[in-house]
Amino acid sequence: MYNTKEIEEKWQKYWTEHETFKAENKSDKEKYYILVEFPYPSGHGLHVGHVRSYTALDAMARLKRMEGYNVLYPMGWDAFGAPAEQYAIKNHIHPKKAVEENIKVFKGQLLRMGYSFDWSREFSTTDPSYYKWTQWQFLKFYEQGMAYKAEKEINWCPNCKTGLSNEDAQGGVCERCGSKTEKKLKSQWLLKMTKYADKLLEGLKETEFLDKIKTAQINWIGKSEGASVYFPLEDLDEALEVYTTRPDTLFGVTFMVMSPEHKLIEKYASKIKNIDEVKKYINEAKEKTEIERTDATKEKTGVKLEGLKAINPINNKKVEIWISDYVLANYGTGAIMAVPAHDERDYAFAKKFGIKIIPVIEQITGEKQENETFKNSIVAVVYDETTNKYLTLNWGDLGGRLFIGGTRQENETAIECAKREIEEETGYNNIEFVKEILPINHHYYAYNKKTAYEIESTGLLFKLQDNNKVEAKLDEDEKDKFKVEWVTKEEITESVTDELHITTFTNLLNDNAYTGDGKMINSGFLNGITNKKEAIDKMIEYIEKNNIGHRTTNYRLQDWIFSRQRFWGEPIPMVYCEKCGWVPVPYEDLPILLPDVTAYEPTDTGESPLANITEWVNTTCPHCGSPAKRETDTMPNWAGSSWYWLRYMDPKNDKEFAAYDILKYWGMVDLYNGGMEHATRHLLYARFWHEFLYDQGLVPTKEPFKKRVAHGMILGENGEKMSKSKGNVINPDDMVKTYGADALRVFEMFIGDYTKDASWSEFGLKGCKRFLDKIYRLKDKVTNKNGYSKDLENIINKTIKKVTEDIHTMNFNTAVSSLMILSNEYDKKEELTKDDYRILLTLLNPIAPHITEELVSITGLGSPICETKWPTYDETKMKDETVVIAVSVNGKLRGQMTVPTDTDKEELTRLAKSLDNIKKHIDGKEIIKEIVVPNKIVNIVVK
RNA sequence: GCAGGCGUGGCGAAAUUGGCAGACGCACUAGACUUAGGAUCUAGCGGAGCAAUCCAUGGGGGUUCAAGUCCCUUCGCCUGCACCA
Repeated sequence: MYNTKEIEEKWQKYWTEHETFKAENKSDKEKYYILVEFPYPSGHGLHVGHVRSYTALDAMARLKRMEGYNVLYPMGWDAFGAPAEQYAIKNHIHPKKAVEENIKVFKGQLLRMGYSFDWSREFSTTDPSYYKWTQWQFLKFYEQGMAYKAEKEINWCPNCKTGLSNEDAQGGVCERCGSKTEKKLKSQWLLKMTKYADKLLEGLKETEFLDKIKTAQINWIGKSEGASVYFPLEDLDEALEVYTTRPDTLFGVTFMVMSPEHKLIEKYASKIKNIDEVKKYINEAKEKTEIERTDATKEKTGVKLEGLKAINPINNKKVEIWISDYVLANYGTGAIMAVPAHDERDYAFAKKFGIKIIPVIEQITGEKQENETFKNSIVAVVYDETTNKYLTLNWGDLGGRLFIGGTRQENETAIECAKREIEEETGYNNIEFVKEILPINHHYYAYNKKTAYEIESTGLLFKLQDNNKVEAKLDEDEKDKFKVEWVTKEEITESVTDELHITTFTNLLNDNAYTGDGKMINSGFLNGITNKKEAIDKMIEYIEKNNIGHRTTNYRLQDWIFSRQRFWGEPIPMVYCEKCGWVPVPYEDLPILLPDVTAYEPTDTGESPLANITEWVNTTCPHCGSPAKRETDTMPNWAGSSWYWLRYMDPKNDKEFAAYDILKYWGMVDLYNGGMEHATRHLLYARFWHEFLYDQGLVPTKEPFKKRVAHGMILGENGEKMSKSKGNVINPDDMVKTYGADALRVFEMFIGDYTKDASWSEFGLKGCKRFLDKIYRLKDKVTNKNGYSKDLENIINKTIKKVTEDIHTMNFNTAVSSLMILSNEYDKKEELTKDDYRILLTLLNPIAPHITEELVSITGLGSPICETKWPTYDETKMKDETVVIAVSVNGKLRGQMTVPTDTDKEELTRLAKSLDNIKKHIDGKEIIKEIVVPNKIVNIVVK
């Protein structure tokens, strides 16, 4: 019928020759900057996933241009990184060559898809004219003290033989190769990203990122507010500093834990009596991989430091010190105060090693009342192993099912009290104590005694030994009031309603630390406070006044480890001189080019391959002129992508990375699309980089991106991620060959919700090709007439509205579907006007640009769509003359009627009641209510 | 464990935001045209029933004249973070 290849090539040539998509740096038009993450030009070529996001934003770009915006939709290459390096090593060529080849392939594929990129702005991060400015910006960081070299425990990938940032080693796994990472002490360049933690949080407010992206960033930054507290070491002129978010629990500290890497261990090794045991533990911890160490489900391990004690500055009590790998060296101070009663991890640790647990917060049940009388009491749960049941008292109307409760008498322990009460009320006397849980603060009103009580209730669990019983000793007022019943756990959950009793039961079964709010006890001046924030503030005030600590904020975010021990990256422009130390390369000497060699291998010493290239390494000190050595580490992959959107604005500038007035014209990226996998890495780095440049007055906006959206993945036909090994990879080139670029574009837009994953389906693609064929055939129905066909006016206007809105909101699937509906309408007709046809082609043009232009051209419908305006719709033409009203009785659909639009309520009711099927359902019944929603529904409620 | 999301035919999905569930497409079935069909056209297509009707948006409960949509609860799946003190 038609040759897609010919048509596509024809129009691609047309666009290139006419510079249709060239963005102007000066324009009267309003600007709109659309950015899609630039690809890493791998040897595998374009992925159908690329096609999805590029097509989506291409549709947006084309629409915006037709709406009269000066649209910047650029494309380039993020080409530094390991794969090119590996490939080059294997084939003994320079990675530059490999990159050039791959870019050629990639670009060819993109061109064949007909994307409206402004190719005049293309660049690669590996171009010296680009990375010159990446290096330049690094020097700015250095100048401001934002880049520093430090000996640091870093994530080391033994396979890639390079250090990694925390973001690249999430979960203790190397992002690139999947190997488990190790910790290695190495001297590294770092960027002080922590200094921007608050700005990165604050800046989010100025953006319109998807909520899940914002949340991911917020979590990654991990801001927490709390206090630093100093615990003096006994008999030493030293204090152990800890960070806590719960200074309100300071009175509940029963031990301290240091991470195995803590410096004080080494320092006071001579004081530690069991230092051999301690060292053994430290070595074991070191041996473990990051994954093993941070597995939250594993059992706690640790060693007590004998001979070293800390003093709780709040009450001067001596506290034992342990080391354990559940405390992380790189968060807070690498040491914690442990409050087992109110922290899950400390609780587990204390339980395992038999450390004392002091409760300082009581869970509160019941409502506080006026004039309460205080008493101590117990709730005792007795468990019978043989029947798997629990002992309860069924009080019937007097309080329902309860466990055994009672008031503690003077000089009576909780256990004694419980045993006494159990025997008195049920007669069982051979029971074994199992455990006691943290006390609960309970409030209730006793109607029989007309008294309000506040009680401190201790929950206890006992095990029934045998069924021996003595006679119960009941008070007069208790006789015949309750029945003793053994019931299952399920019955308890259903029938015990008393808040204290059911809470006690749950807590006994769960056996957890209590981390919630409650009433402060055992806490000196904090006693009685029931508000957590108040308790925290009061404690911080106290410790600050007494110089034992201060308010602090902590972040999970760490400084950005910026060194990579690799060849194929931007050289870090620093020189080391024996006399002057680290000296920055002067700006005028940039770029520091990578040497033109083809032989380099990662070294086993952990040094960059560049270290072996002596003629490159040896240089002179820019400061004193003595012999000096270049930094051989290179920048991470993320460096080049941390400012590329700025370069697109002014890509040929050789005086500065981009002229300020041009940056000002383009401003923020209006719409930025990329994968969800970059929500915490690239996006964080890029924002950090940009915010830094803003603070240096080098860019005009605080935040780089206004709106960030994320596309879903295209999965294989089997629903799994496409991969070579699974054999489910779809090559876009093959699809373009068989079905044409337009069909592929339409299908990827139609496949489903743009933000969600979708499985590939070649059948689906065929369907879209059929849709385009149908549109092609429609050309034979076009007459010489102008204007819309009268009977199509309504649907045409509706479709214009729908498609316009759907593309703007990125609901491409429904945009395509509404165009299918429109073309189905056209198909029913014998003839179409020129305008009927042209509007369909125009609306489809952003998604299928080639065939629509071709049809406009061969049907003689005027100038190319890309040179015309986006259509508007006429609301008044969209009104239907008649509307179908659903009629239901008691909410069940019983009939339909077609009435003139905006028929009033009375008329609708009257008409509804006259329908045969409605009569049938309402006759002889009382009408209770008539609900009428004009143009929608009539519902008659009868009895 | 915490946070977020999702759950609708055989499949991909729609549903004007509380108002006729399943638009549109795929697959499938029957038929027409055809030398042929991976082309095109016509009809059908959630389940049960001859039908009237009934049942159906993971399960259970609730609010409402009316629930895929709101609330509670439960199960399942996915994603992110995960011993962050």
